[in-house]
Parts: sequence; structure tokens; C-alpha cells
Amino acid sequence: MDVSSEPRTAPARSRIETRRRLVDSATRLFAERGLHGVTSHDIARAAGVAAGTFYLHFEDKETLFREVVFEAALKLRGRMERAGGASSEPSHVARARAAELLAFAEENRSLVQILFGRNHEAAGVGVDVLAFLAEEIERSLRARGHAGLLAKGIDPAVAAQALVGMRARIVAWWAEQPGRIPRETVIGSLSRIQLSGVYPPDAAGPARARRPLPPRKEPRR
Amino acid sequence: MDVSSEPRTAPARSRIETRRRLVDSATRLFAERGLHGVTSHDIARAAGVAAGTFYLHFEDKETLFREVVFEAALKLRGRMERAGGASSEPSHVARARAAELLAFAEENRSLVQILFGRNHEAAGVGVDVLAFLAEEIERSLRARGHAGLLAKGIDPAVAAQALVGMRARIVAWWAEQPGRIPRETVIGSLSRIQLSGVYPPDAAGPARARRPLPPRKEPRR
Amino acid sequence: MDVSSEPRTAPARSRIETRRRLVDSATRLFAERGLHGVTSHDIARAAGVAAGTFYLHFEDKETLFREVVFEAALKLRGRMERAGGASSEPSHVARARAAELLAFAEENRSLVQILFGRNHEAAGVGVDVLAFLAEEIERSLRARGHAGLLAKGIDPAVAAQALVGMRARIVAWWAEQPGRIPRETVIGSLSRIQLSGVYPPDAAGPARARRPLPPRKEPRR
Amino acid sequence: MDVSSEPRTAPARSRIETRRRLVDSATRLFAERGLHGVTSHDIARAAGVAAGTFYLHFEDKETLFREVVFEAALKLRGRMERAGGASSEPSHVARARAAELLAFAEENRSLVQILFGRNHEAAGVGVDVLAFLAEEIERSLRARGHAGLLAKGIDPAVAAQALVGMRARIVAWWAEQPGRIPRETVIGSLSRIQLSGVYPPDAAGPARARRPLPPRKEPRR
DNA sequence: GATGAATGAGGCTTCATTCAT
DNA sequence: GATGAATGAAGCCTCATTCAT
Repeated sequence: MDVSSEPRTAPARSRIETRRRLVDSATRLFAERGLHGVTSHDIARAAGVAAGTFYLHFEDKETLFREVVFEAALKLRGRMERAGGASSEPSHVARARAAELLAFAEENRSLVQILFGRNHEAAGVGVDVLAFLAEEIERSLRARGHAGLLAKGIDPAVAAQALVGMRARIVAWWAEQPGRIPRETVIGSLSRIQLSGVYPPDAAGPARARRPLPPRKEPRR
Repeated sequence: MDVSSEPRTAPARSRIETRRRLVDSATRLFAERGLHGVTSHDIARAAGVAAGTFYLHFEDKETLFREVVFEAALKLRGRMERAGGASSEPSHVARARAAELLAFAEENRSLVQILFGRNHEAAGVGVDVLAFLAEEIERSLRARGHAGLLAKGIDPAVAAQALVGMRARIVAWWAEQPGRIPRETVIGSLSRIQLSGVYPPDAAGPARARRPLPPRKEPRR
Repeated sequence: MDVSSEPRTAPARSRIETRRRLVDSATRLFAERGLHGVTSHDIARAAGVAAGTFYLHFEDKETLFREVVFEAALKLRGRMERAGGASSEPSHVARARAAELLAFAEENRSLVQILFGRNHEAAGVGVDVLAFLAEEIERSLRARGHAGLLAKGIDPAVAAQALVGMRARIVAWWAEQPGRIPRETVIGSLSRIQLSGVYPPDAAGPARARRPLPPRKEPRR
Repeated sequence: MDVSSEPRTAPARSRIETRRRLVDSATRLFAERGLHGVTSHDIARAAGVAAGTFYLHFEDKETLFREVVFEAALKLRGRMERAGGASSEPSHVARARAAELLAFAEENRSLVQILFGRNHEAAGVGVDVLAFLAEEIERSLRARGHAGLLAKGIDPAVAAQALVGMRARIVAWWAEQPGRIPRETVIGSLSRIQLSGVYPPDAAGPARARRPLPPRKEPRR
């Protein structure tokens, strides 16, 4: 996936290095203070380059912000997809995804804050990260639906938005203070909700338990 | 909405009227363009008053923003609490809450956009709406938990964050284009997920293993 | 021609006064240093106002420049038209116009420098002053032509450009150092050239003197 | 164009070639957008060299601009001098010069635009083209004057400025849209004005009162 | 000589806020 | 209380120029 081979010339290498420093500084600063709390000078200074250098690498501040956000969203989406792919057992998938989500959050606290946290403002730049992530989930749910693996009465689009909202909030909240609740508790709760909602089986009421459920596939006679 | 009875004097009425116009204009503009996309002049102009008048009514732009956000959050929280209060039957509560959420969104599209939408910037000025709304939900879930009405293995704090994230996202998405999906579909899907997760009852797997699950694949006969 | 009556309110009066100060400062500075040699801050400072005040009155620096240039061109054009209007005797008209031109230059050295002098750059802002002034001259010459008062073989458009170029250069040159040549010498030379070219009558050669000129209108027989 | 014979070594040839490419690109760009509308990067890019290379050949942007302008002015002046030199018959000289002027304009539209056109900014960097060209004309007129070949009442300095202004404007105007008027019309009109002014011979009035003028209006018979 | 990334001063413009009327 | 002109700090961005390779 890393297409670019090593650039030959020294200037080109230096350019890439500078760019990387700018992206890194920007990521950190955006996470801390939000898009509007950071100036292009701040980013340049944090990267140890002159103010003008910023504009050799990025059209403007918002372009860089979009880049950071988009890269992060892609990265996360890739990991989530892969995490779920191994098994088709819902409980496994749900748990694996929840675990992956937290792992991502732990490894990329800055990115998580930018994507979902306070100050995210991502949408304000024209990229709606949640919508972007929801697309993929919706596709996947729709496929499940066709395979009869989605609960009756649940619309894939709505569920996708619900799932993405749930995950975004959880991860932002968790990344703020990873210590406040054991990681395992979050993973367990999150996958449990996804699997069977928040109520205990017998309390869920008419929507599930009133009438005994018929067998999913009636044997042909 | 409450404290002030009718003011006696004409000037006082006019003052209140001016203030109301400013708040209304600001709400609409914030919803459309976000905190940073709106200037105090814009708000004053939209309200039909002079630039300086703004500062006779509000400390500064962010204070007004915070006020709008906080009022909206309070209003929404109040409605959600009341909506659930009538019944203790989970399926009723879940559906009533979902319905109330969409009703609120329909009646207050601007507020929903400010609270949860693409230009959402409340956290940037110190109001964390999701955290605020989650508090109440967590309290309620905790109470349920003590009454044995929360599924085993679900942490109230985590579930509260999950629910608030889910609702916020759904409502923001829905408010963007209310026409794209029937209201009833959203309500049904949302309450269904909350009640029993996204998977069909017998596919949920070991996580819900109260009653022994039948083998996933029935042997052919 | 001064449409605007006195503005009623004090702020409005003050606004106009500020604007006038900005225009005056700008005119002087543009004349001295050209459009690109002057910043909006320079103009504001010279006018004794804050930097931002500039933008309360003008879209940007170039808009103000255009305004100054356009006003000046209009003023000059008006004076030139009026100066020639009194008589239909060519020698009188030519002399009156030349005199008016120098009078304008003396009274408005700054404007002349902006319009025609070094640093004029007017065209660079999208206003071509010379073209603008030539329009009027061309119209007038064309009228003359129809009345048989333009020399044969002279195209009105070409002559208009020639006249405007001549006048612009003379006036710019003269305004640089009004003392170097007596005013009367300039007026005399300029009108003389316009009337009969630079050569003495008998030296003008075939274009005029080869063949004796026939009487302009042959008496009918 | 002159001093350097063919350089011996390949590097030297390449260096000269690079320089030429820069000058050519700069000339074209300056003509199109003016000194301030062109960056040193623009010029380098158009010449197909790196940004730094520019400064191996020219002190700075304005030096190059001055060089282009000065070369052009010299070239034009040379051609004008030579064009007039062949004859002493005023009508021939005037016509030859006008023709040469247009020929120069046709062959060097970019240069004409830089020297006299809308984005003319030479004076701003210390080359006053018109003054430079006027010098020569003034010398020539002064010589004529001593030989009695200048009309009475015409000051050589004034006439020189007038001529240079006239020619500059004509040529700038013509170069903008060479098609708008036949070349011959321009030449004819221009030389005619120079020879005998814009008025028809008998309308010129007292200023040319060698021979007593007939009454302007002939009494009816 | 050529390269091209980097520099950083400097100009442009916005806008939250003030204050005299 | 309302007005609206004025303020000026602050951010954005450009571009002439340098210099290590």
C-alpha cells in the first residue's frame, strides 16, 4: 500500500521530510486546539520551518486539515473493515471491531480527537467524517440484510448512522481519559449493545419476546 | 420561556424584543454557517439592529453561542426525560424516546444542526453537549441497572455514551434531509437497535446465551 | 452637479469627512509613489485613521485607485470640453484647450501625475485613461469631419489617439517641472502643432503645398 | 544581438541560451501582465528553468525589466532615426517615420506593450522611455529649427514631447488591436497631422496667417 | 551552472469590540 | 437603549531572494 518508493534526490527527500513534520505538527495542534485554534504560523513553528514553507506544501490551512482528517478516516475505516473480516459469527465480529476501535484510539489519540472529539469541526471543512465512515458500514449492513443477518425492521442506513455515531462517541469519550474505565468493559459493553441492545433479554418487551419467534426458515413440506 | 412575566414598560418590552430577535437570527445563522462562519455584524444585521446593539445584550459572540447551545440542550434533555417517563416497559420507552427525538428535530432543525450537525462547534466554546446529555442517560441507566433492567455485561457509563452518540448522529443525519427516509423507519430502527441490537434474535450468538441456542445450521433432513 | 446635500446626522458627516481624508491622502501618495508603492496602511496612516477604517470606505486599494483615477479623468474631460465650447474658430479652440490643459495641470499636479505621469499604472487597474479621454475627442473630431472641418486624409480615431497622447505627454512633462519652460511657450507650441503641424508652411511639402489648393467650395455655375 | 560572436564552449553556449530564454519569457509575460503581474518564478517556469537560475543571470526582477525596456527603447530609437535619415523632405520623413513606427509595432507587439501599453510601468523602475525617446527628437528638431525648418512659434522641447506622446499613444493603441484600422490609414493620418495639423488648410485660422485668410464665411451673392 | 526547497518580511484583509453621539 | 463609525490586533498568504546540494 505504500506506493512511493524512496525518492532519489536529496531535495526531494528533504521536501518529504518537511511535509511530514508539518503534517505531524498540524495533527497534534489540531487535536489540542481545533482548526480555528491553530494558525498556519503555529504549525510551521511547531514543525521548525518558516511561515512561508507551509504554503509550499499545502494550499492553505483547511486543505491540510482536510488531508489530516481524510487520511485518518481512511486509516480507521481500513482497520475496522479488516477487523471484522475474519469471522462471520456476529458476536466475534462485533467484539473484534470494538477492540479494534479502542486499539486505534489508543494508538492515535490525536487523530481520534480530531475526527470525533471536542473541537473536531471536521464537517465545517466540508468533509463529514461520520458520513464517510457510515457509507462503508451501510454497505456491509445491506449485505448482511440480504443474507438475512440483519434484524427485521432495521433499516441499514439508519443502523449505519447509529453504529457510527455510537462508535464515534465512545471512542472520543474513551480517548479523553482512557483510564476511567477498563478497556475490557468498553469492548464488552459496546459489542453487547450491538448484539442485543441495552435491555436484558426478557425485558426487551414485545418487539422481541412477546410472541415466540418462529424458526427462521420453515422446512418445506 | 418561563421566568419573565410580561414586562410592564414599553422600553423593557422593546429591549426583550430586540434580544429575542438577536437570538433568533443567531440561531439560524449558527445553524447555517457555524460559530466561526458568522460575525457579530451578521447577527446584528439579520436582526435589524446596529452592530453595537449586539453588545448591549450579550457579552460577546461566544457567550451568545453558548447560551443558544445550552438552552437547546436543556430543552432536548427535558423532552427526552418526559418522553420516557410515562411507561416502564422498555419497548414503549425506547420508541417514545426515538419519536420524541425526531419530533424535536423536526421542530428545531436549526438547533439540531447547531447541537449535532456538521458545523457543530459547541465543545470549542466549552459546552460539551454530548457529555451533558449523557449524564442524564447514565443516571437513568444506572437506576435501571439496580432494578435489574439493564442487560448483564453492559456498563451504564459506556451505554450512556453509546446511546447519546447514536441519537446525536441519527438526528443530525435525519435533520440534514428529513425526506430521505420515512420518519417511522427511523423510529422503528432506532428503538429496535436499542432494544435488541442489530442482529436477528438467533444470530446474535453466545453473547445472548440465556437459553441454549439451537445449532446455527440445522442438519438437513 | 453636486447632488448630495449636507447629510443630517453627525456620524454621516464624520464618515464623509473620513472618506475625503482617505481619498486626499491616497491621491497624494499615489502621485508620489504609484499604486504599488503605497499600502493601504500608508493611506490610512496619512489620513490619520486606523488600518481597518480604510476597508470601511473602500473595497480595496485598487478600487480606491480606480476611483481617484476615474474622478480625475472625468474632471479633466469636463474642463476640456467646456474650454473648447465657447468658439468654433479652430485657432481659438486649440489655444483655449491647451491653456485649460495647463491650468488643470497646475491646479492638480497630483492628479496629473497619477493620470499621465511616471508611475501612472492606471491601465494596470483596468482603467485606460487615455482611451477614455480619446473617446470624447474622437466624437468631437468626427463631428468636425462631417462639417468639413477636419483635414482630408485624417482619420478621426487616429487623430483622437494622437491628440490625447500628445496632451498627456505634454502635461506630464510640464507638471514635473513647471518652471522649465514658460507656460505661454507650451500653450503656443501645442496649439500651433495642432493647427498646422510642426513644419513651416512652405516646407510642409507635397502633402499640402505641391498643388495650389482649390477653393473649398466651388461656386456653382 | 551584436557584441558576442559565437561562444566557443558548449557550457557558454548553454548559458547564453538559458539567458535568452529567460529574456524572451520575461518579455512576453511583462507585455501580458506588467512588471507587478509577473513573478520571478513565473519567468523561470516559462523559460523552463529552476527558480534559482533566474538569479544566476539577473540581479533581480526589476533589473531584467529595465534591461528589456532599455533594449527595446534603443532598438526603436535606432529604427526611427534611420527611417528619417534618408531624405530631408518633411513629408517623406514624416511618412517614413510613421511607417517605421508601425512596422516596429507589428514586429514587436510585446515590446510595444511594455514600452507604451496598458501595463506600462517602466518609469516606476527608473527608465523613463518617453523622456529617453524625446531627447533624440528634441535634438533633431532643434537642428531643423536652426535650419529654418521648424514652424515659427514652436518650441523644440515642447514639440519633441508632443511628438513622442503622440507616437507612443498611437502605437500602443494600434498594437492592442492591429486589425481595427488599416495600417495605411494610421500612417497617413499620423504624418498628415505632423505635417499640417488636424484642421483643413484654410480653416486653421490666424495661427498660420502667412497668406491673408479669406473671410471665413463668404457673403452670399 | 543549475536546482528547487526554504526563508521571512511585508502586504492585505477581517472582525470582535468600543464609544461618542 | 440604540447607533454605526472607528479601532487595531491578528491571521492569511505571496514572492523576491538565498543557499546547500
